[in-house]
This record gives sequence, structure tokens and C-alpha cells, in this order.
Amino acid sequence: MQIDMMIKTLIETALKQAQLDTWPDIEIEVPNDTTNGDYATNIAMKLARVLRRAPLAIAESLVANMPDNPAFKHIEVARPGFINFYVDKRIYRDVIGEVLQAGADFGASTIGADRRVNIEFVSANPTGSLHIGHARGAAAGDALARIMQKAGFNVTREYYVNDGGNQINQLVRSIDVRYRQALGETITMPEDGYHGPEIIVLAKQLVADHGDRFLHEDGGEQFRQFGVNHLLAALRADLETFRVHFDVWFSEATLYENKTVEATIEQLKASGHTYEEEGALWLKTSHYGDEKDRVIVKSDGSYTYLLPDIAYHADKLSRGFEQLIDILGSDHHGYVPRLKAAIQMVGGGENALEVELLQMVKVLQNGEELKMSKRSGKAITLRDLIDEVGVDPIRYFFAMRSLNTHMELDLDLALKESNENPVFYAQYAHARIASILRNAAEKSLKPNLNRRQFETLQSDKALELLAVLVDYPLTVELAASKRLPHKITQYIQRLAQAFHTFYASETVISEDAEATEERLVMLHAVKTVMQNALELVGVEAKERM
RNA sequence: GUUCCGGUAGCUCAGUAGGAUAGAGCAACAGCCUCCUAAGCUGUAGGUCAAGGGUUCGAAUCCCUUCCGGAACGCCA
Repeated sequence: MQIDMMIKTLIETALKQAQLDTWPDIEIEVPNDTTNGDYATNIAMKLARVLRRAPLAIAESLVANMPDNPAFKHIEVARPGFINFYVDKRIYRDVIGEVLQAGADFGASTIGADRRVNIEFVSANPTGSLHIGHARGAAAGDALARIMQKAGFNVTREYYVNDGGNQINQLVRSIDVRYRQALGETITMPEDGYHGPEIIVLAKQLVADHGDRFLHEDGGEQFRQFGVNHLLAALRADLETFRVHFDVWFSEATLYENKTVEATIEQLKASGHTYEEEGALWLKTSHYGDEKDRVIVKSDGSYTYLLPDIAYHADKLSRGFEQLIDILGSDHHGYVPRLKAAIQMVGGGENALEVELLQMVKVLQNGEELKMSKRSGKAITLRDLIDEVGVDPIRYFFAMRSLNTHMELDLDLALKESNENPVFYAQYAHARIASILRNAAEKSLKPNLNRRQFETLQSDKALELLAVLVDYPLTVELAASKRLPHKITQYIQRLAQAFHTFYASETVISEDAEATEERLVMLHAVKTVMQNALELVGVEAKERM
């Protein structure tokens, strides 16, 4: 049931009646004031410019030319030239059958056209624990992946493991320092080492397993493997707990092992995108919109970070992905133009890479900003957050904000578990419905879920609740195509509110058998949609609270 | 100095095709449990959309300038 399409058809019919053959895009909007109808269009005002006639007059004649349609109670013209449509909300009752028929697939669409999309997110270095910024990335990336999947994209979630570069050497040094400290040496961690407590744990384990062996022989390779494996395993475990599952864990080191990096250099050289200067190899990224050219091979022969990253993105393209999406922290925004430029040099289109930037999370505790410090290793980890707050509130909270908004996380508030936390509102709605359905079952009421006639659903509250259900598929499409996961949490709030309002205004299980059954069937549909929507942001739909 | 992001109700945030009287949640205030879960419902109050200028029938939205906050500007990653 696509009411906006019906309206479009009505308008087009009227335009043709008026002997017009071209017209501007027809916009259908939902007025924020319901006294201006359920839907409205500004087409008459847009035409006013072209036709040089008063918008009101144009609107009048369009309405006069529209064929009768029972879905609308009333179509009116309003100043300064809007056409307002008042829907006969009884047609919304059809959505119940659609939901129950589709079940978990209600809201699914094909606008993604099975396009192969690679979403890379988190990609934290295996040099410590995941902190709160990664948590935002994980929640946002996974929600986007779920939403796009639902909208018909063929999505792969990918994690790029930086196990090949300098930071791994730094990790080995840090483990070495902690190892020596564990064995009683007085040695201080360098400024740029990894100061997190997890490194100390690793070092103690190494001492337990190998004693002081590596004081006498080089432990570098042992430290590297042990460190990366354990830290990566911990990252993966934390993410799984957070209900984020990656399809691909891509190792940077394999880019060197498979000579992909060398091949990328050769390709860039052969295609004339490079030049040598001052002993370094430069890439002409400024030809593709970057503000200046960038070094990819330093004068000492080593590579900059950009080079393996180009090879990595080229690899993604070679695996057949039509759209690459990177979700990055906003501190990488300066890096985006050079990466986009480079991707075009290795065969990607201008829009092959799309970057979603996440702004920083500001953490408050006791009303004061909590500063993260790399030096002290003091940071709020994802694990701490999960243990103290729980997965549902964290995921919901991150999913509520648009990706590029600066956001604040008040730990005291998150810990409070009160109604200040909006996730409870939604979960409570779902649990309430579950409770009603349980009560009905106890009374041996078995609603016929194949019922398609709902004559008793007449009240404003019930019809309004159905109107929200009708909106769900469009909401998913919008969230997917515009990459706006927070549209889903907004929808969840709207659905929960419509339900709670309905619940407060009428009793579901009553003496009237027919009305009871119709309401129960409707609630099955509401529950299904609520569960579907919560699923898209990775939040559990609770049966009881 | 340059670039990017932000500035909207007391607080946290929506407003992503330029539309009508700028919204939600929380907090505040006033009500509502004999009744399927009160983590709920109903109502009230709350705004110079940072400031100024411009574009037009119409601007929180587009353009310019300024102010404030965050971030990035490396042959680091």
C-alpha cells in the first residue's frame, strides 16, 4: 500500500487533464501539522513559476481534475498553494494482513537491487582494547549493514586488521617492556608505547609460559604473534558480545605476503600516476581533487600508510564490490580526499568509495568531561561499557544519533537504567504486547491470524497505530538509501508511543469477542514490526520486563 | 593560517530534496492505577534556529562574513 504513489498518480492524471505534458518533480510530504492533512504537495507552487499563474488557481484546477478515489476523505486547497490530502484511515487496516503475511520480512525491499556493498568499520589496530569511539563505530556500522541488507543490498561487513605496519613493531616493543617489568627490570614504557592494562596481562602470560627465556634470546616474533592473536581474539569476542559479526577479517600482512602492495606500486607507476622527487615516490593525488600530492614510498624505501591502504581498497574492488563504504572517525577526514583520489587511479569510479565520518564521542562523568589518554592507557573500553550498562542501551543510544553529529555520552545517565533511557520505552511496548498476548492465550483466546476484516478497528488511536505500521517500509528504504540509521530509532519511538497511547485508551481483551480478536490480530502485527525494527539496530525485543 | 564537523527548548538531539504555526525525548509543572505491566497515559510551560547580510513567493535548510566549540592539516599510522 503506497499512498504516496496513489497521490502521485492522482496528480499526474490531473496534470494530463490540464493538457500539460511536462512538469516539475512531484513532491509528496507529510505535513507536521495534521490540520494540514495527512499528505500534501507543493506542485501548484512549483508550477506557478513555469506557468506564470497564481498557485491557488492552479491548485484549484488540479483538484477539480482529479478522479474520485475512496482512499481519500477529502482533498483541499490551502494557502499559499498547497494541496492537502486527507486519508480515510480505514484503508490502513490492510497493513495488518501485509505484516502477518511477511513476518520478519515486513519492511524488506529491493531498492538495493542486490548491489554488492562492502562496509568496512571499526578496524581498530590489534594493539589494545576497543574503546568507546570504536563502540560507536561498531554500533553505527552494524546498524547500517543490517538496514541496507533489509533494503536489498548484498552487504559484506569487513574489518581491516592493521597487522603489518609500524604499530605492530610498537606493540612488540610495548610487550617487551611489560615483559621485562614483570621480571623485575626497572624500565619505563616509552611515550609512544601502548600503555593499556591488557598489555600487562599479555606480558604476565608470556612470563608464565616461557619464564625469562626472552631476556636471553630475541622474543620479537613470539611477542608479535602472541600479542596480535590474543588481542584480536579479545576484540572479536567483545564485538560478538556487542552483537556485531564481521564476515571478513582482512589482514594487512597478507597484502605484503601476496605481493599485492608491490603490484599496486607497479600499476600506479605504469599508469603514470607517480613521480620521483627527493628520493621518494609521490602519487599525483592532486589530479583527483586532493589538495597536494602524497608520498607513497619514503626516501628510505619504506611505505607510507597510504600505499597498503590503496592496495587494500583495490583488493576490495577486485573482489567484485560495486560500492565501498568506510566508516571512519572524523579525525581521519583529512585522509579521505587522498584515498578517494588513489582509488580512482586503481580503477574505481568517482563514487566507488563512500566515507561516513563519525564525530567524536564526548564522555561525561559526574558532570565532567572524561579525557581519554593514550599515555596512561586510561580509556573507557567497550567491555567496561557492556558490563556496566548492557548491550541494548549502548547500541540504541549510538543508533539514535546521526552519524556525523558530535555526541555526548553521560555515563551517570546511561548507568541509571531509568526511563531517561529511551530504549526501555520501546522494549516496554514490546513486552506489554507480549504480556497481553500471553493473557489472551491463558484465557484460551486464539485469534485467527488469517483474519483480514477489521470492521471494529475504528478508534483514532487504533487507526493512528496502523498508520505508523504503514510507514515502516518507507522508513527502512529512506534509512538505507540515505545511510541514516537513526531514522530507525526515531521510528521505534513513534511506534512505541502510538502503541502506548492506544493501550492506555482502550482495553484489548473485552467482552466483545469480535473486537477482541481484531485487536489481538492487530497487536500481533505491531509486535512483529517492533521486533523487526529493533532487530535493525541490534537491540533485543524483550518478552517480559 | 587552511580544511572538515558542529552551534536549534533548561539538557541530549531530530529536522538530508527550500515549504504552512520549528519537533521529539528527558528535566519542570498539573492531573490519571477497582481495569490486559504506571519503565505507562493526558495536559501545561518552555525558542531571536550562534550573529549579521544576501538569494526568492517562501530559509533552521542555499550563498557570503563574523563569533564560539571539536577535529585534521607528516616521507606517522
